[in-house]
Amino acid sequence: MEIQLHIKMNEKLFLRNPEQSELGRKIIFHSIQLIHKNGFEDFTFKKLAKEMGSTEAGIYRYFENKHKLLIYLTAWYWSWLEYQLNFHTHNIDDPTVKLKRVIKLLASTVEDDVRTDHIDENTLHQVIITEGSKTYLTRNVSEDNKDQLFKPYKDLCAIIGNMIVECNPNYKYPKSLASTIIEMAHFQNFFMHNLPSLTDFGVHKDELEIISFLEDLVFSVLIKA
Amino acid sequence: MEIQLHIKMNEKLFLRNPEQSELGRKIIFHSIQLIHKNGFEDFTFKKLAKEMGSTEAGIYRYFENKHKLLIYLTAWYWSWLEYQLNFHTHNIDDPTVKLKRVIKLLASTVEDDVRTDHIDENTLHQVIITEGSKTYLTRNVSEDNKDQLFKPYKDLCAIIGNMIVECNPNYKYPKSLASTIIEMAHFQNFFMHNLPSLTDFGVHKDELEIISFLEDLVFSVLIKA
DNA sequence: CTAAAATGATAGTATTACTATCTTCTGTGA
DNA sequence: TCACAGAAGATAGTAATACTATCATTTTAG
Repeated sequence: MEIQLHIKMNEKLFLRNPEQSELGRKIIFHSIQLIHKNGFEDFTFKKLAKEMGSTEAGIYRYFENKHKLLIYLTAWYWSWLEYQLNFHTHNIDDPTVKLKRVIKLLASTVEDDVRTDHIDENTLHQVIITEGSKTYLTRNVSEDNKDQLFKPYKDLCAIIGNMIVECNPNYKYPKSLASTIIEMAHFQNFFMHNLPSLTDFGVHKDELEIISFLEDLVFSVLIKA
Repeated sequence: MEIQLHIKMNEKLFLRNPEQSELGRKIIFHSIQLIHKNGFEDFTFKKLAKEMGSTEAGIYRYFENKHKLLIYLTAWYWSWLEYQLNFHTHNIDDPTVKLKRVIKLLASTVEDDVRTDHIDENTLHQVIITEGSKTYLTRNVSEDNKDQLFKPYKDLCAIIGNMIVECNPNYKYPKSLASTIIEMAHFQNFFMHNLPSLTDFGVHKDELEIISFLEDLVFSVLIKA
């Protein structure tokens, strides 16, 4: 039995749907690899075309520009993560346990999802850690936000916020705590590997320590409130 | 009595010291304004030169490229903030009070420091909120880090980390908590203004609420530990 | 089998990110 | 006071980036 996982993406993210053609799927696959290899600043559609054995113009038929492509990848990632989250917290009633699963999911190395053959989730995860916040730290946030481009991120944040409320209805900042968990799961990972003195994880470089840090943070606040 | 404040910057940040000439100081002043106005992605040395009534080549004599200039501005900002922090926590013994001052300093709108006439600290603060993390979220982090370009940021983080240890020597993650406070003071501000559903501050858009959120977070963790 | 759609190949433009060179200005110290 | 060094201005040039346009060829869907 072969199961394919398909995530429906906001149409404003692309000019032509990359999931629906071989070329489109190659764009997704190779862009993840190239951005991971050389960083988003160095990444161009010309280099991507060369890597893929295709042409620059061909890529422009799918994506308006590289920033939209990055938002696409990020949106896909958060949607996929929401799916994973639903799966892993399914049938769990205790909100504390659910929240622990979420933290683990956010802060752990991802394993490749075999149901998506044009996306290497592990590499994508690493790309999102380094490049994810560049999607919204721009002059166009508001416009892009109006086009709902950040919906998957906001949805995930809302879900986590709701779990926090379930854990403790008296806590006053569930949404901010949720966005803090998400961002810090990534930033502490980036710091651990690249600027270790900004963390307490420089010695072992172990993701489990990030999970412990976040769990301690979240549950201290929620128990106290 | 006129007092000037001067911050000695790492020499690897520039080719010619911008603080030591009128042109250099104009570069600093106008780059802050331009980056604030149109964002770092849209910012070029050509546009900056036009804005200043100078030439592109002239700016290249001071800074290798716009990324180095951004790191310069960011490093200056963190150095200045460390100075402010020392000033505001001077003669205070209670580490809890000190930590509260730090949080307030990080999360509040800055007022212009009249002792630095070529830098508008309030605008610079807003620039750092949006563009600050782009200094290190690149392929060159490690190299730039070796050149000590992030020293002011790391120093500030270490100081805050030490205050955390003073508050509670048993807490296991002082450095990560410090970097979390710093980053979240900025991110929650950015979210509040641009993606308010990621925060609990969308209604009043009031920095005081961010301060309350961070204080609650920090002291819950530290009391419990 | 045919028409439409997708892709490939190629070319072209404005802007970006620089480097180089030559001239002019400006301040200092002999 | 003059000369000379260093800073700044003016101008030009190059390779790469970020696109757009056009036309031929291949694929595919009815």
